[in-house]
Amino acid sequence: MGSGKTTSFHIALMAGVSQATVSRALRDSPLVSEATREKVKQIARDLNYQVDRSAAGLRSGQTRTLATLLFEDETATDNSVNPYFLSMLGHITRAAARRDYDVLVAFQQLSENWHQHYEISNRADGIILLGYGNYVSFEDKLDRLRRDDAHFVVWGASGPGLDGRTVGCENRLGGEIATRHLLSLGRKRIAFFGEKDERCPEFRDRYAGYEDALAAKGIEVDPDLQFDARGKESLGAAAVERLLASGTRFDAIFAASDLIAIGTIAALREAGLSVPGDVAVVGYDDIHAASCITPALTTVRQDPRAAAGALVDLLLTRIAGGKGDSRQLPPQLVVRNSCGGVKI
Amino acid sequence: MGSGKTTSFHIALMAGVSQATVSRALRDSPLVSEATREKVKQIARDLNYQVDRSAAGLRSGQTRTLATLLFEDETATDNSVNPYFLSMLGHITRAAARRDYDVLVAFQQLSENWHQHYEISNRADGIILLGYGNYVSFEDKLDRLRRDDAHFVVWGASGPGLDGRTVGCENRLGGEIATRHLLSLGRKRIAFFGEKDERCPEFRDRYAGYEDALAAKGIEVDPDLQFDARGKESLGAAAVERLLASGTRFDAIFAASDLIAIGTIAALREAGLSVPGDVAVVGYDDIHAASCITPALTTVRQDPRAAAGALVDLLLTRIAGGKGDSRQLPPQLVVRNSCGGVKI
DNA sequence: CTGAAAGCGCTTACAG
DNA sequence: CTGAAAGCGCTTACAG
Repeated sequence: MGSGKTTSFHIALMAGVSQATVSRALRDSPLVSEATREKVKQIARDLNYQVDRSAAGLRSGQTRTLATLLFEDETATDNSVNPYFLSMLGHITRAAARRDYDVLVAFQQLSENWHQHYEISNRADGIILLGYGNYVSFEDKLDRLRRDDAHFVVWGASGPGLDGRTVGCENRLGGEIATRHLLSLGRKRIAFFGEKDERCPEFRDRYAGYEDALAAKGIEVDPDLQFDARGKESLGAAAVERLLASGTRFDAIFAASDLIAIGTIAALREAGLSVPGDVAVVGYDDIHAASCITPALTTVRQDPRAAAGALVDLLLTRIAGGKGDSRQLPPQLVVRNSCGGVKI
Repeated sequence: MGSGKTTSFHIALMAGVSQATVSRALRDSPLVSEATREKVKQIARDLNYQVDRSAAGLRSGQTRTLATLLFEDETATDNSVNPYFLSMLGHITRAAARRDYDVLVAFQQLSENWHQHYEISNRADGIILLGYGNYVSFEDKLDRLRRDDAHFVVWGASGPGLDGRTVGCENRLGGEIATRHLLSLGRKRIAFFGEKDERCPEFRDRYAGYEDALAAKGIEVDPDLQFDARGKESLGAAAVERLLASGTRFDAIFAASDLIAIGTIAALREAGLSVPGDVAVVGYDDIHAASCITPALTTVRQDPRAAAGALVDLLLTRIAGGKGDSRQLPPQLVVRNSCGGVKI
């Protein structure tokens, strides 16, 4: 093109039409005749032309970009993000790409001022929040996003003020399924590793499902069998130590996440206990590592592909001005070797 | 602001300066007096103003965005990406954020036409390629990027036409370190799991290091001990089967990646062999799962934080018009339990 | 150090 | 179905 980059004006000149028609043809506007459209597109291809997104974004006010924010615990020394969210990120980019959206990604800490970084600056049309399950800590930020009329959706339990903004798993049902599985294998003294208060609504719901399953069997819930743990291996291991030190009898552990379960199994074996011989362990999420460890982890799967698709769809609905409905995806038990009693 | 969004004109009006001065002040131009700058910034803060990136991008031709492309094997049924790249992605976003760049991410398949998607369309100022180690397959695409004068850098071994574009690990040294470790523990019949041809330059270099270490001990390389495997667990397991079926004697395995090593260990145990008792196993990468499995995997660490920082720096150098130098980061042996002979 | 003006490359009323 | 014109909100010569 001699000087400078190829623009829609160059295409227009070559096609013998106006620049506006080029713009319309390239976007498949029904206002353009089939013949014109084809001619324009062919020339664009030949010239290796691509619409300038900055220009299009400025004029239209749309970026066709979604921002995905992954929460990162600032206390974590190793900058580790739950692998489940990482895999979801992959599915989000694919779901977005199918709808012709790009994905901007950032790992954010609680202290940072992300709440206005994206939409106000016209970097993205909407935001997906991953790992922001603890609504109590994020209340201010979420409030701010709402006041700024930002388009955003959240992965996690539904919560106050989040109607039509959440996609999650039926955590209570998931907790019940996991516990029922352990009970069906004859385990009676099932410990729960995970916090169960408002700060972790997903864990709280899984605990409620745990209670449901026990109640259905007429087994009383023993509060001494619940041990706090957040989503890290080391905290699963720490919970094992506390459980062992407490002297409480147990023959199974329901870990509220796979990461906790993995740390739990390692600590149990370190303590000379066999899994599943002495203790059966079930996790939650079905991260990749779950199938790699020995014994392979029986867990409750939250399909990340479906989750990502639902999040993207819900966000696009909101961007389009719709209301959208929150969704709870069905959990699914994946039976492997960590609970015993099963031939594969 | 009554109608519409807040723009630099609103700020200018309130500050009693021209819009151009607002633009300069917000970008910390030295052309603006300290006093004016502070006044403008304060008003911008009060009004919750953010520069419109589309407008800035259109005028300046810079997006201050980097695209990270992760290669995804289309033969993979589970859309899985090597966790090592995922963790690197996190570090890339952090390194970019520190330099005030956003990161666009996409999981791309070989067949897709990504080579012109990003820069020509003004979506990003440069591209980071992750998982494109097999330069043979990507030659055409890389050629195309070069012809389009795209700014891009690659994680992997240096290769023809990639001077000043690669950041990688000293793979040969890493292979030597891993092998030397096994030798120092008395292992003599060390199998290598990984392809060793041009198509996998990183694995090839690790194999060369393996040969170096054996040669230094005066041990002849036995070609019967090399088994092809790509970066997936199942292929590590498949290599174990072939090794066992071959009847070749062995007491250790150097797996060219952690994923291969994890599949290898699982298959060995399935076959009734103990790790490290019967067979010592060493991996490569130090992914998160390496420390979670039993026995914990001894491996060669490639620091993802350093790698990400080097990739971003190199890319920004190129974007700024500089040449930049390719870099090889030092590998580091991480000793855990999968090779035995070590008290921790 | 500051301002008036041009212009980046599109999309979108508006008119036909 | 098509075109001429306006304008999105900035950054950047240019002039002072």
